[in-house]
Amino acid sequence: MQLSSAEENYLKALFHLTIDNRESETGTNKVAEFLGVSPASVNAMLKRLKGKGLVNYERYGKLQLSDEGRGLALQMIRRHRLWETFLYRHLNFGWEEIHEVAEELEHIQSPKLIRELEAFMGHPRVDPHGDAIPASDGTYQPAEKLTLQQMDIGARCRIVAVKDGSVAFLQYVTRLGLELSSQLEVLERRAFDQSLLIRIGKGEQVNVSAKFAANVYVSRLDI
Amino acid sequence: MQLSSAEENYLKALFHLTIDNRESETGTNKVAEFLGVSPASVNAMLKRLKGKGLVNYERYGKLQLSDEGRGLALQMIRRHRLWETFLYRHLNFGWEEIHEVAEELEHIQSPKLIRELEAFMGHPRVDPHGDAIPASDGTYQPAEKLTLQQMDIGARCRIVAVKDGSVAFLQYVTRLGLELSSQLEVLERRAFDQSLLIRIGKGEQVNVSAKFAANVYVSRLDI
DNA sequence: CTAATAAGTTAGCCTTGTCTAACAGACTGT
DNA sequence: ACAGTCTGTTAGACAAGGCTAACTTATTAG
Repeated sequence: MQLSSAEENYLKALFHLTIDNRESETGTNKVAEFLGVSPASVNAMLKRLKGKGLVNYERYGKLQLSDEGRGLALQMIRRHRLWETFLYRHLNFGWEEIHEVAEELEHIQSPKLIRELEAFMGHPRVDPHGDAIPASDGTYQPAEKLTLQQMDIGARCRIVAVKDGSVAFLQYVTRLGLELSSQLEVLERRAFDQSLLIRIGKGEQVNVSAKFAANVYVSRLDI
Repeated sequence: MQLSSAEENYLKALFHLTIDNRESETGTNKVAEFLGVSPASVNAMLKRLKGKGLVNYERYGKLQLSDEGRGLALQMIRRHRLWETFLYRHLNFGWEEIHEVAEELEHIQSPKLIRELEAFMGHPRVDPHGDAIPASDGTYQPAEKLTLQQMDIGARCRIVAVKDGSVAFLQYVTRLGLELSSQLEVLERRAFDQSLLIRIGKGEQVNVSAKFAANVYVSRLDI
């Protein structure tokens, strides 16, 4: 099945709004908002995707990916995350720069390209954000996103994202001397309020509240 | 200047049909044939490119790239050849597979991507076909394409292309036990007809006529 | 120098993917 | 239960990029 870039983007959006979000269906308006297009455009595209058998969809009714649509969406996500991994590991792209370029690269049509890219990197299982990379056979085991709060004492990890992306919170994070990709080690957990003592990199130690720690996504470094 | 993929392809085509071909101008029909589109489509696109100042063009008159158009075309060729080099060197793509995929990759919009890709590969100066890669500042020194006929006795080289791509000629090449990427060594040149004795790889020796040798492009292996 | 041919242009249509404005169903609260 | 709101759909327009058919200008052969 040969798809245009636009069609591929809609499939990806539908995947993220349903399966990835643990919901079984979504709606025209949500897709429109997600993609930054008008509901009318979504409606038009849904008709085309239904014609190709990639979505299950009835007028004024349910909207979800078909099995085939889900499979193709997974391929897109696979390509996206492999490219992100490549940009991050080999081309010195920063954590926040990889998404945009991968959005373009993922539309390149060449099964061999993706196969070889994956082999070149030694078959990575997660991308730099800590998200699982679907396998070529469509296997997809969403990696649980760990928060700093869930880490064991002694664990070393790296900040990969924050739940609450508000400016206030990001400023707070920065003032603690943290940033994305910062490496951390969990030193102690205080029993009375579940606050954590962590070490940043190889340097200073700071205290963070339980609420703070629950807001920070990390990936383990020692696995 | 933000260009669509289609616009970029036209600029590249114009470059190849003029500068790369040592001609100063070209025409609607030639561009149409080169790109596999109708002359009418070319005409429409030329108006757009003229509007953007990328071509010099008058109704029923001359057609050539403007300075700015030539610069952008060179950037496209730079991207194309860097991607080809990457696919060939690092992703196990064959000599004949790289072009098609690079046609897609070259349209990715990210200056950093190209800069880093070039650095990753150690600033290659020629692509796997032996063609020069334009520098980021627009410097472009077209590598002279050497034919087998021009090689000195004792030189080792690799077949990178053929001038006359006819089926008959390619079949002839194949029957001699040669293929693209074959490594050769020039052993003798017969004075009376300028025919060559060459060794293929580390194995057999064959005789080829002067006409044959003039039809085969090679790149030197010992520089 | 004219007639035939080649090259270039225009007009009008198609598809993809987008938009806005207006309309139609579905849902919710009192 | 029905009015108001939210969600979804249709109609009609537009830009990009392509096509064919018909027309116009250049070029070339006698």
